[in-house]
Amino acid sequence: MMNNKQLADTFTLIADLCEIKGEVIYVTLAYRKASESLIALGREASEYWKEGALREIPGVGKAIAEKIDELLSTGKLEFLENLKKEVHPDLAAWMKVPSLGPKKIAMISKTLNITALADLEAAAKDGKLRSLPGMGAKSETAILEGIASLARRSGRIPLGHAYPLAYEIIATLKKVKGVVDAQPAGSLRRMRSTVGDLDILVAAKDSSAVMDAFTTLPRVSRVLGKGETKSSIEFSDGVRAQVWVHSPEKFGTALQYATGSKDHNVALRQLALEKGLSLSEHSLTKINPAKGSGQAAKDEIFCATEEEVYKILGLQWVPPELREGRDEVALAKTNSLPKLIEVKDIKSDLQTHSTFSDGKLTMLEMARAAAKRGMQVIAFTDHSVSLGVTGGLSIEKHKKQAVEIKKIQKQLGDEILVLHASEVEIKADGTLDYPDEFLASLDLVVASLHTSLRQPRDKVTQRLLNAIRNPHVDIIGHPTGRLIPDREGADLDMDAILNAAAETGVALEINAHPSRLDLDDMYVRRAKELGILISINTDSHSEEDFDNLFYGVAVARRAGLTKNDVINTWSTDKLLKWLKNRK
DNA sequence: GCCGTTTTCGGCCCGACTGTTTTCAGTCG
Repeated sequence: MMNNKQLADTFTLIADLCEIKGEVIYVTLAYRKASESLIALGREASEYWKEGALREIPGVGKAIAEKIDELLSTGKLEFLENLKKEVHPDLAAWMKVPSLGPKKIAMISKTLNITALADLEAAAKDGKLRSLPGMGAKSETAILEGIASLARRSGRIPLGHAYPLAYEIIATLKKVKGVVDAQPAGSLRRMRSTVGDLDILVAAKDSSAVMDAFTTLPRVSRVLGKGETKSSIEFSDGVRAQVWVHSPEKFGTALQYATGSKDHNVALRQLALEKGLSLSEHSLTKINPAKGSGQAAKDEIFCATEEEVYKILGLQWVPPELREGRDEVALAKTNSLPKLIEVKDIKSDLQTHSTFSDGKLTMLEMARAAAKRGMQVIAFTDHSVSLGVTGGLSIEKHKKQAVEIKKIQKQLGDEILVLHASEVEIKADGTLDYPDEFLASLDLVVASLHTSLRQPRDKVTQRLLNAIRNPHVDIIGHPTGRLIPDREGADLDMDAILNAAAETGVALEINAHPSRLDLDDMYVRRAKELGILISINTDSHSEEDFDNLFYGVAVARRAGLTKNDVINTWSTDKLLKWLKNRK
């Protein structure tokens, strides 16, 4: 049975081949849209399929629904097999080469009669491309460099890498004379867990000094483009960044535009058109000016802030994390956007590690670090016995930990409340690492998967279901076990997981570590619909790790969560009462 | 190929930058 990723990859392939074939562009766009939609779906398409509801998926109409049906029923698609006879499927790989698009690919492949990427590289090296129509020596070099950069770049950049780097660049640009403001934009500002490149927007009257500073940043290996309003660079590690410079009075429309997403911007433009306005990164322009005035007076409205842009369109300002073109524009119209959770709402950290297992600091040091950051409760969830590499705790060692907690609680007084907890391993056979009687004695139990993540779907799902249904388990830690960017999560039946969590009242974690950010926001969104409680924890192993909290909060915000949806915002009394009632 | 409180047909964002050209096509976001 194909999963959403496999279906999405199939439609991306169709889109690439269609585009190279020269199909009407909107056909291509429709396949891409369907592919993106499948990736962002909080449920498996196969569940929709079983319900006969495929067309409820955004961007899936009659034709694509039939193709999904064929793929899920037979694992094959005749349409695609026929398409591959017209356009060689190897050409799809060429689409990933920067500077190469469908037109040039079709022309080069046809003229030289080659389809393998290696043959393209060889042709470029032999100087066979420069004489082709519309091509020159520079295009040939660009293709060679593009192929080389493909090897360097391994896909999207983790937010945990992109975010600090972007703010480093912003700090440099803010020092340039004449710069009024500099802000992140794009998927970085929307806080997606991975970003394609770094987008930065600068407000300044004159752009040349900014562009000079930007293209000469440390570790820049190539300048991909340098213009008056836009420049882009590639760093030596393959990460790309681009900067736009707009004058301060246009900063609002420019930041709105550069933040996206594409779908959100399309919705905004459509709304603008309904109001007789054309929205661009420069301004809101009145179209169809009053008849009778003789000449078409061009009325331009400039917005220095984003708030003005949304206000003119009759909308609430939409927090960037919600700008994915889902329901946010409709909600903003009626002033009913959720009041999103903020970092300052978080009062407890319910997954942390100390020197009792693999943490770097003692419990006392960790508790003080958490208290310093405004936490009122910290739970020590040191690893359980079977996770040997982390120094997982035997029950004997837990007894020592309990004594130690009593001792440090006296030292800490009411600075912070320390809970004796465990991150208990969900073992490969689906049992938990400690007997129920022991789990019952702990203040809080987080159950997590760390091993045998590649088991077949049924098996790994069943393991998680066992943990969810164990009455002593309070929170499921990093539910899918994914690691960004290296490891996909376990192949879980998320519908079954979410339904079981809704039934039993167990909380699901958003692990705030930027290499996890697990659950992903699309599942968190679905969890909220089902009334499932969420717990945002840092999984700290050191003092700096506590500062990752905002990444986890960002995931919650992207899912539209308010503080009421997250147990870490609760008062200590409420949290303790909830834990007690779960026993 | 999708989609619809102005539509079941006729739209679908559009501007910046580059390279190869002498006014524009292709790529990108």
